[in-house]
Amino acid sequence: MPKAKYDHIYRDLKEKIETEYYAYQEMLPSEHALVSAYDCSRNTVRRALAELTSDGYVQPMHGKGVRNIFQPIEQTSFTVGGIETFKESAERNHRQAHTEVILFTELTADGKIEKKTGFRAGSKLYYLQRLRSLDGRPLILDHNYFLKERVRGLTPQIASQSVYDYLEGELGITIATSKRTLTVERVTQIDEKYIDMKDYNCMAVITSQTFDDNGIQFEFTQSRHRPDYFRFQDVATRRSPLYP
Amino acid sequence: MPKAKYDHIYRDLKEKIETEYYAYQEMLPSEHALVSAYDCSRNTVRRALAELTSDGYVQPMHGKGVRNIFQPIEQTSFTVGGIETFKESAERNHRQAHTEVILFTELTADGKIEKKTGFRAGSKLYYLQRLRSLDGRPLILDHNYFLKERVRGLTPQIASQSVYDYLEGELGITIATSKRTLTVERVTQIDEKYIDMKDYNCMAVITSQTFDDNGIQFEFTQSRHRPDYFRFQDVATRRSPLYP
DNA sequence: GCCGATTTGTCCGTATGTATC
DNA sequence: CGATACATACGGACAAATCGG
Repeated sequence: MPKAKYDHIYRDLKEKIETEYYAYQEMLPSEHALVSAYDCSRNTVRRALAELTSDGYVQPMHGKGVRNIFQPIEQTSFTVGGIETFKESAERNHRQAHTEVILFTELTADGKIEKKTGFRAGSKLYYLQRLRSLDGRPLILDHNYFLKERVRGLTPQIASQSVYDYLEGELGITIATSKRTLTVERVTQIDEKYIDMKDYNCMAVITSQTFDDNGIQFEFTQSRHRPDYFRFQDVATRRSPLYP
Repeated sequence: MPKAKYDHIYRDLKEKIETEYYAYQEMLPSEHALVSAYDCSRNTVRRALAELTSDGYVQPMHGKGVRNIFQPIEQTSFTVGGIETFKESAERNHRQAHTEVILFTELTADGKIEKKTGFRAGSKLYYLQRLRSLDGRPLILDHNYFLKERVRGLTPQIASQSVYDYLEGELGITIATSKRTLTVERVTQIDEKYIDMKDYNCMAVITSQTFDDNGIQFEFTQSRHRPDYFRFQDVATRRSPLYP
């Protein structure tokens, strides 16, 4: 994990905000004060503040100061947001996670798949369908495409645990960027076969392309969630002023 | 508009990427080369690259270079993403926008509203319902709450045009941060009354709290979209290394 | 309204560390 | 091994916005 100085300051301030050491709407200490407190340069303080800003934790105001605008939100359903694995999300939401691999096969991308997934036609891919359960209830159906040349040696066994642990642990891949699109689609027969849809006729669908730190796309995933257990969070900023 | 040096570099590189002056997966010039090209400091180049990274346009690789990972996406449905108004979104998606105000009233926040919207109990609010049409088809139903003390003089007339033009133009409010949550909810009677839902029984719902540059929340909005015209885009980064 | 102090915003130059080739 | 490229950090300068006297 990063042991950079700005990261230490970032985490420290973040915790002070989350624990309401700084109250909602309160001003944080000035940059100058933080420089003294953390014994570092102004740039370093500002780097930490920039991260907090893009997290939606604080808001810098020209000539005035930096205001805490963090409000804890209640967690009823299954919240996704940053880059994290199903297991991590489940833990953060205090739920028991289980994964069942219902299809594990290989295929070669054609033009249609290229258009859909972003993998070049001719690429050899693993194609998986996985059913994800929370607290014993099947709620999410994943369709995963992995670039075989980059994700060698994937097995159904691994896929039923955490693919990402395998990628990051065994293969040394570091995931860097994920482009996601969120839509709402009609339920399919496959959805209904595995998930109790109650009277819903739609699914919340996250499709994502994931890139490693070499800029290589190694994954395309369509993750289909039952609506009542789905929540996606996001903070948008109008071109943040902070940093450098 | 910002006339900062880093912003100029940011826009210039962004355009070169979008127009494929740099090809997908190609390396950008090194930071050193960009410093020469733009006659500025390395910090400033890195600031521009940091913005492009968080836009999902490029990916910096330690010791190697910065790679272009931008792929244009096809626009079939109505795409939302950054902070923009309904009108702006409509234009970007090449659609005719129309807004009808179906309710315009005032109310005072109680405990229930505080929990839902984030406005303190006792706050005086405008409450609006607005029906949004694209190319003549009603597709989006907005429930807006505005803080009266901050958004003085709002009228149904203004609300049927662009509230944001009024806020930014007349009142001089600059919108800074927007916290959004995306869920999928069952259709309501109000939805069905105004929108032809076909056979869908769900809506894509974006709820957002918006803050001005003083860190004051002046808006809470629930925006309900018919599923087939809804698309939300996002780029997630695993703690970007860039900047400063 | 003016002036000076404070605070954030932009930009620069430099030094050092670390990963890649 | 050295050269290149990105990552972190420092210190300083000046601009722009805000606030108090």
